[in-house]
Amino acid sequence: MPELPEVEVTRRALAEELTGARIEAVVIRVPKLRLAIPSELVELLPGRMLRGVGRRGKYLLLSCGDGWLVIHLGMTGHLRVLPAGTPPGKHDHLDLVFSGDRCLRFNDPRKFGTVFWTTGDPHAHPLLVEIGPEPLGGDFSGDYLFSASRTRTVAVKQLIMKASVVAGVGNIYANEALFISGISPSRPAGSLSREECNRLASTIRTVLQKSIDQGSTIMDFRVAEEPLRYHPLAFRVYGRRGEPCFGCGGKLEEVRLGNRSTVYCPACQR
DNA sequence: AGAATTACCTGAGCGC
DNA sequence: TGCGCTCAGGTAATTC
Repeated sequence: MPELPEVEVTRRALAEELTGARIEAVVIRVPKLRLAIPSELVELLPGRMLRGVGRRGKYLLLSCGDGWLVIHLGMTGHLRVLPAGTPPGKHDHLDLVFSGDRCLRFNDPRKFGTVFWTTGDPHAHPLLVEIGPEPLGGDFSGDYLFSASRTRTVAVKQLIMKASVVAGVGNIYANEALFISGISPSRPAGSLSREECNRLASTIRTVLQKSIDQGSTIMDFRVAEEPLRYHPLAFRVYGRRGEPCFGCGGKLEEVRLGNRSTVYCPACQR
């Protein structure tokens, strides 16, 4: 499942591979994602040059002439750059054919992804405008988290997964950051001390940054034919219910918060 | 306003 | 082998 680090690694690879290339054709095979792929892309995009690739949370922002193609990979979305003419497979919903006989192909089995076109400032688009600070940016800090959580009764894990509070923190990294911070995911957000908010914010930053750094070395999706899967041992708590805590050896437990699987160590996280 | 819930979708894993 | 079931989860929309 693409989390922020994969989206960032994808952004870098896309930028490196396709910046300056011209879109020659657009093929929409399956428009019916959760939000439909607009059919106008077929007329809108050809002839435009990809000027650069940005990111806001988990949204990829492809600067194309005077507008932006915005792509969200959802749960199972995946982008690959393939030689033009590569036969499409199952769930290959969208192709952007670029100059140099390259095809940017969007595949998404569960169709939770999103593709749309916007002109002007993409950050002002209704789907992006309410998003909170970037976790790796200067506006996200312990002080910010402290003030954003004061009146909140919801579990801290749900708070840090809320896009309007901080951008792009998904279930995996919420679990991991809370474990590393030693904070129980069920704690009411407003009960965290300033010191705990500092620790949590700082951990969110480092855990995401580390994953980006590692991903950058192994995720060469320009040649990869298959979506990269997480190594089962890559995480300290996520996916490890019932297994021993790496800190104390005790058994990791699972609760559901906001209908999301939450794994934690009852001894190490308070 | 904040919290809770639902909808969207298919592959994987399971019991039988 | 295959059927039916449950689970996984990001985000928008809806409801309370």
